[in-house]
Amino acid sequence: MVVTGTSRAALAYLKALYALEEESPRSGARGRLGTARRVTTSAIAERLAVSAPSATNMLKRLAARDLVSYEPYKGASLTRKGRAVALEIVRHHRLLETYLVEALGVPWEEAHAEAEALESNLSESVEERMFAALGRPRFDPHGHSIPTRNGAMPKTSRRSLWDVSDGEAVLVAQVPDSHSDALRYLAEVGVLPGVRVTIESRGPVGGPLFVRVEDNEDAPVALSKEITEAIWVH
Amino acid sequence: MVVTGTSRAALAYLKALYALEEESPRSGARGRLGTARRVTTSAIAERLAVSAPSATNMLKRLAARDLVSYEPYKGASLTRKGRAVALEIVRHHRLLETYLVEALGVPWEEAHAEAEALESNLSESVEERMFAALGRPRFDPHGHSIPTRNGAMPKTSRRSLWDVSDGEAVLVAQVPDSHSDALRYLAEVGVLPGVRVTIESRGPVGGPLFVRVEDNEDAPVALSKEITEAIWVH
DNA sequence: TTCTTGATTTAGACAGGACTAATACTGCTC
DNA sequence: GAGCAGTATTAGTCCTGTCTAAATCAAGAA
Repeated sequence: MVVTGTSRAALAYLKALYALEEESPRSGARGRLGTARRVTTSAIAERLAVSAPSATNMLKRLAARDLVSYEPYKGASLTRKGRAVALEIVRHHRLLETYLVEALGVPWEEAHAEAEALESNLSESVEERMFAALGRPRFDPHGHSIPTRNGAMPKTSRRSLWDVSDGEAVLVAQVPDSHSDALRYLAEVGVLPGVRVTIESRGPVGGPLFVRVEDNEDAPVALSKEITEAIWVH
Repeated sequence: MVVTGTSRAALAYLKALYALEEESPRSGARGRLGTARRVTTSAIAERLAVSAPSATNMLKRLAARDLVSYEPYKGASLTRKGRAVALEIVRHHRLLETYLVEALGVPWEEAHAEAEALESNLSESVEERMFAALGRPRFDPHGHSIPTRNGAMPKTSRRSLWDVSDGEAVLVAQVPDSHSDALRYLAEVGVLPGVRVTIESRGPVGGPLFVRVEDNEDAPVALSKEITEAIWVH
């Protein structure tokens, strides 16, 4: 496995970097066409709940190992090698989440934290067995796609629920995996991957979205801007 | 969980200490009746493949946290608190081994290493789910008993196969969990927990034991002194 | 009782990671 | 182009854990 010899802490940085690169096109306009999007030191520090100097320090070390490309004051991005490692651990994480939920009945909203604890010590061999036991799943319980073992990451929709217009019906593709409170709520009101929802109306600027869930005759559910921005649909 | 706040490395020391205390009555004659058996620094160092100074260093720190009682030049032993932590991680380990073998089909001889990688990050909640999924097992695949969640460790037979006299038939209680080569061999010849075996004869002093396995018409299998000392029977 | 030897411990370093305080850079504003 | 605000980096510490080399202890041999 590519991951061997990389510490838990280093893996956390690579994973955070991967996630932030994935998210970045949402805020910055450009950054497509293969241009590696640079992630700022502070974004990483914040994501990992670590001080900025700690992040600088680790980025330099990861750069020395050719896992990230880092230029002082200009942020960092994953190298090809770093991306491979990150994808391996993302695969571990999502497969574990799926396994925990499907095979062991761990609640949806706890799966992320449990998987995070175990992911860095999962061997390829056990991973492969879980993968097989689950029937070679392509998505985790939150609808995120699971990278293949050779590091290919299926493309997914990037349209957020927030951007859907009133009256339009869409299919929920994925919801965030952390934020257990939000997840608990989503599970309660039935906003899950694969479910069809319709935007009923929206509150004043930045206000909540009122969403009708298919097969549910109750009143539409109110979802905040934050959460709907993190829900992707198609 | 008791374990929280204890690093992976520290847990390894506690586990090793626990194992060595369990083994010690075999070589030293006394040490029963609640007398805490002291384990030497070098025994721990050797077990963990670490230098003696490293062991001294860690023992002192564990002593400062009241997990072991340590007296310079006199060795160390687990305190009540340290034993509780050790038992928790032994439970994690054995439950994981069982789960990996039973639920995921991991080969017998690989289970130990895989479980070791995962044990220190297993939450109580996931552990409990595995325990339930397995039907609340009392023994791991190598026949070691699994401590209860509140830290009770069922007593087991301590008679080794090496000490059985010629012609006597005994039931294999447990085999070692590491040493994958030996385990592979034992699985091959059918010397597994729960199997009845008979000592057929033994080689010259310290030589191999020839053992007949029940329901097996083949020639008796030869087992070295080392391995038969580590197999417990009743 | 003294000596020798082998096990232990002390001393001193080092690598990984993280923190705070102080300094330097970047980019935007005027 | 100069000044400023905010972001990043350097400096200097600390804590874990590990190592090697050097000093020390404990116990059996003489």
